[in-house]
Amino acid sequence: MAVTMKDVALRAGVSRSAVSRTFTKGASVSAKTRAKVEKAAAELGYSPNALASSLTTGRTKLIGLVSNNFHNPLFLEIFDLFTRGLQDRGLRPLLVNLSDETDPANSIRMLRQYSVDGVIVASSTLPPSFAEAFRSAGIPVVHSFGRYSTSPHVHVVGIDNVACGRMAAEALVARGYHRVAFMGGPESATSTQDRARGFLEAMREHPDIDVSISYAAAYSFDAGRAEMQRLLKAGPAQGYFCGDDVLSIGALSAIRDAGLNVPRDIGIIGFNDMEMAGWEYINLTTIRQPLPEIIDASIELVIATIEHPDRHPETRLFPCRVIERGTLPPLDRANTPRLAKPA
Amino acid sequence: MAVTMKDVALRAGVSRSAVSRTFTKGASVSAKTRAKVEKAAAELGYSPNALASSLTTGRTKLIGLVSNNFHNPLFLEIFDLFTRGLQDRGLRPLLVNLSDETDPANSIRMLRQYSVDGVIVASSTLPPSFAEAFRSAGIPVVHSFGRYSTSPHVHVVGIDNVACGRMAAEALVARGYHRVAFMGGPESATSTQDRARGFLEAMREHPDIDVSISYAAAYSFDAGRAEMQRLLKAGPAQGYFCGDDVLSIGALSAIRDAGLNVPRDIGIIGFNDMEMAGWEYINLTTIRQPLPEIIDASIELVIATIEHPDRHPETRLFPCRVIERGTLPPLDRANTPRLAKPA
DNA sequence: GGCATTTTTGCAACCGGTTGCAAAAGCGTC
DNA sequence: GACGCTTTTGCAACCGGTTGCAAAAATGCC
Repeated sequence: MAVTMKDVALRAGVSRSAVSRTFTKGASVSAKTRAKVEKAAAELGYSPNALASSLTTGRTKLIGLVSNNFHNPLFLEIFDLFTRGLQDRGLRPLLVNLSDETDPANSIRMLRQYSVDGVIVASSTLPPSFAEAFRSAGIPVVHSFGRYSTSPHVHVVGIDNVACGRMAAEALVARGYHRVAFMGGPESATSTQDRARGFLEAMREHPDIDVSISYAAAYSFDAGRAEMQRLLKAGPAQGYFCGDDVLSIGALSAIRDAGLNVPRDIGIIGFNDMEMAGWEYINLTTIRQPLPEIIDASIELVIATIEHPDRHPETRLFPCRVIERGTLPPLDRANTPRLAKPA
Repeated sequence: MAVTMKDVALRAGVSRSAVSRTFTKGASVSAKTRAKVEKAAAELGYSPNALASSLTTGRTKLIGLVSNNFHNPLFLEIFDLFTRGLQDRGLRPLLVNLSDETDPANSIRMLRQYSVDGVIVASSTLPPSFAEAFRSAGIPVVHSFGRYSTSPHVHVVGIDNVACGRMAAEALVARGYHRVAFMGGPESATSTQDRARGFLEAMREHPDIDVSISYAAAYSFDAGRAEMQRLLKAGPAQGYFCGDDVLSIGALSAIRDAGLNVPRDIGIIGFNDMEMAGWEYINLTTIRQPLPEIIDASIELVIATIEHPDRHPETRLFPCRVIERGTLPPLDRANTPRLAKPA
């Protein structure tokens, strides 16, 4: 069915090696034979079989892209950037959806069977051990959006969640609130743990401010809404740091339903700055992760590791920044107001 | 580096064929040798190279998943369903992002080089010719969310957009509006054309109702918002059918910014019922496409075509239905109210 | 033109599997 | 134990490429 090297060689009147060489850049072919081969190839509509060549070269140009986040709209942006970035570098993403409870070992075996050159694990909720399993299997891997570790066993690219927690705390402090809170995602997510830690750390410098923490059941709208409804009943804080934009939007929904105004009655700062956060309709003050940089670095790092497999595990963290929008009161720099403590 | 069949054969004291056979179901191996091989394989951590075997079997179990919609949150749900559905059937999605203006011919060549068993084109905006190019290249293909055609050259799975346009029209008529409009996505998208057609067709039966049509520049929040702002200035209709949920949310944002109330002043019915549409915060009345069914059918169809390449091109359309929420006035079935015409 | 040197070319072996075929082994029966 | 039949096994060729090596062709120089 498909046209192979042999057909082209026959038609061009050269050996199969010659055909192989005209399609391998840097190989030694005379201009004359190259022309003959290219003509024959064009006439037959030949294009080399990447899989067959991978057998001898040991490279498939396949990159496993593993994620368990198929419900957070941010990940559509992430997939967009990853697929484009990989394509631009001549690599092909083999997508693995870990969202149902498929055995992780399964996907590792699968990706090995397909001889992927490397793997990118894109998730802030998977444990470090998951990415490490690839490394033990001898597959170059980088964990994007993973947790920073001082003795990493695996490349990590992402952000400093502790610093972000601090940053959020400071944004709330700057509003003069005397009662603030962190509303995290599931407590088991490392990203949530770190943000909580940074938040508390920063608040320790403001002992006069009341701090509390609670966790939503998932990084989802419903979970955020439910958790905020619970908080509203219990008596809410003045300013919330929500561990994710979707969570924030859920919280906003609960707050408005309760007849309260954001940011007048309650202020919210979210996390991620997904596209939707910028919609005028939502207009969420939030903390932006520099996705393009993180993803570019992830790809570069996995490529570098493919080339030098013994490269030391490395952590690359990118700075985040607050995006001021409408869910926190405007910041008057000349005069950071301090709300009066209640009587 | 990697452990191959030969290593296992050596260790188990059998031939390479024996190893191959124990990993090929339905092959003839005695229980005794199978046990020996499995033991050796386990000890060495062997798993067969899928790519090498594809050379002789002609099957890679790779499915090209091609899309150009990496900005509409609906597609995250779609990718989730596709990847899970493919994985469940032992197939692997090779993701292709067509969103930048990469030459389509390029991705066809690429997918051929990787010998994908089949291709699924998931897009409502790509022209039919794109999917057809795969078919001419001899690659089984189905176009999901594609346009229905009476003489299809390619399998299409999706919805009847004309019928949906009609359905939306009827939903607006039922509210007793005397001035309605369709606000589509880009006029070049076949889905928009069809929805517009169905909408107009249905409205032809209500000559007393004013109908107008306009198009947003893209299927995006900003485009929907901008277009609605324009309409508001020009004097808006009472009820709008927006060709997509994201567009609808953009429109909602413009309407609220103008100080108007939905659904009291203006009613909106969207399209797609993406997850977000159900958020209380948004609460969009919309038309739901049965995504799981469409995606299941797409996968089944591509598998069937791989098995019988000469299968006739087929169209499978699934019924949509209106999801009543808060952006159209409630429907009082006993007494469909008819607003008084203006003086 | 002759010679040494460089470039190009084809042969053949290999990558990691599968599979048709014939020989070998196993089995049941007399 | 011999016989016929079925099952299991290994050999060898093949899938579609790549690549080291030595022979062949081209090139440069005198």
